Amino acid sequence: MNNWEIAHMFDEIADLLDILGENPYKARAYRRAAHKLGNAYLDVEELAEEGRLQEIPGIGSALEKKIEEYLKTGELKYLTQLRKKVPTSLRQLLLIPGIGVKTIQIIYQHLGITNLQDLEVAARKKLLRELPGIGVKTEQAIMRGLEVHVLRRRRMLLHHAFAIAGEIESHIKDKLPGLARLQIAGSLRRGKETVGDLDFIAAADNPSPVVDAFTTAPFVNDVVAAGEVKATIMTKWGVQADLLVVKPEFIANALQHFTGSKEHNIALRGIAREQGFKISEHGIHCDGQVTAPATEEELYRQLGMSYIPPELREGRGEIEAAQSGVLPNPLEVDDIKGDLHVHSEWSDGVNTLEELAQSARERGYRYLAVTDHSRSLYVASGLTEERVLKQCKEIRHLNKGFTDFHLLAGIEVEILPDGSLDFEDELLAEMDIVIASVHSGFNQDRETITRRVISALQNEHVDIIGHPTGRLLGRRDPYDIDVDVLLEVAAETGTALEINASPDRLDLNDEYVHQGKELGVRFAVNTDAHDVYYLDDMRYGVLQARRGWAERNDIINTLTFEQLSDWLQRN
DNA sequence: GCCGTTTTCGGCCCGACTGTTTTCAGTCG
Repeated sequence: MNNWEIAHMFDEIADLLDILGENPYKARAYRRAAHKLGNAYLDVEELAEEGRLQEIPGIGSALEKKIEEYLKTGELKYLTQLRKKVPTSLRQLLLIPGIGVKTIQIIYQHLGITNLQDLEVAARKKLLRELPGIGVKTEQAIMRGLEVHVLRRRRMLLHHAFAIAGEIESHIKDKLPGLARLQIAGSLRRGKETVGDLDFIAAADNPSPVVDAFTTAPFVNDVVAAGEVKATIMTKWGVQADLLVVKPEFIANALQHFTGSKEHNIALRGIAREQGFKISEHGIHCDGQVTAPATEEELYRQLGMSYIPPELREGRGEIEAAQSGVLPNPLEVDDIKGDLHVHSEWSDGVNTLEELAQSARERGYRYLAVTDHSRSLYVASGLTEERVLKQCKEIRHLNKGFTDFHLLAGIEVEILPDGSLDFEDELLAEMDIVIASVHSGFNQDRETITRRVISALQNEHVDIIGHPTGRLLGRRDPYDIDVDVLLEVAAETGTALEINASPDRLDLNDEYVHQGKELGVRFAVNTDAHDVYYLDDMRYGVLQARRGWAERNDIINTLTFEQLSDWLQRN
């Protein structure tokens, strides 16, 4: 976990450099390095020991020295110095949409504002509009930005939550090799798109060593509460974690209880009461007798229903479905036969076509669609028509070398603000697969942007709509598209909608997937990977698909290559 | 601060949009 600590510090350095008005490229270098380190697929400590830190792109000699300094001393002098020059709390203001470093400099210099609370007070007092370069509209935009920010804060993205939970889990298991069971519960176990805090359930006859291991771990910043069987800590990652220790015979009940959701549990308790039971984390009570099912499967069976996977426990009708035995058989990671949305070095990805094919084959995939950006997306080095055709040719050539695997020549074509596509139909007809996506003009009104995406859906060459609502979790709201209409038209045209597996997106979200499935919409679970490491994000997409009750038959990339080819021809 | 090179400096994704201006700065993606 040194990766993240260093990544956090580099991010802080970058922000402070920006606020101080230093060379923006220097700040960008720190930010890039932080991003690279944050991806958890590297271990800085290991690389440092081997003297290979500079092999990480974005780490040069200066940053290598800083990483080594931190690993050795636990401190970064450079950051300490920066913190003396400018209040680090100013960084908070960067989180407000509409505020950048220049605005921060102005309000800091003129009003001495250093945090969100002071900013809000100043905005309410209408002091901001008096500052140079800021008018009434900007002041109002800042007010709105503050409201949005409050709603968003303090929830983790799934990959962060899994990584931190894994860290905590392995620490306790290392400390207590005899521990019968330790399991993640809560919203993380349900695969919710963002996670507030982490819940752990442990099974042990003697709870105190488990609680001790938890509360005295090196990552604990603060012990919020600690009793005989329960504890709450604040970690140094700024994430709260709860632990409950139960007797081994009650593990299934405890796990069920603390997995939630609240709505699911309330409904479940209602059912139990109707049947003369009372359920809690301490077993099933009936006529003064307490029974403890050994597994969750048995628990649900005792309540007269089939097992409900955690991802479905949201109080959205799963209990009724489980009682009448019509619960879906949710999609599994192993059902996925290929990824239909990845980028190569031809646009803004980092890998060659060969590397992509190799990585896909290592994951047991039967096919992989290379879908680089189209020409209008300059920022991502979108491909010109000539480049697209050249790439197609190269892909066709590579395919000759495979017997049990296929690269599909695809494109992620821009849906332009007027609803037209970035390439002519003649070119799109050449492609094996076409994803159409929105990457610009997010602020169009509901009618305009809905019409815009619908016209892409209706293009006969478009197979999939990429990240259909355009949201970035915690950073950007979805554009104002009418998803109900989108789902209806997708069902009509047979165009698939993407379930983008990137933990930043998870777009479409679970509820829309559920809604679409009812209408007969097909989906594609894709990673949108720009680097082969991110092909592993597939599991987050599968979680969301499961949460949307999607089964294998709802997902086009569970098809065999031959079936997929048929589907692409027909649609 | 990184990195590649017409190789030890000079560029670093570039254009749209908005608001505050009066010709441009700031923010965003």
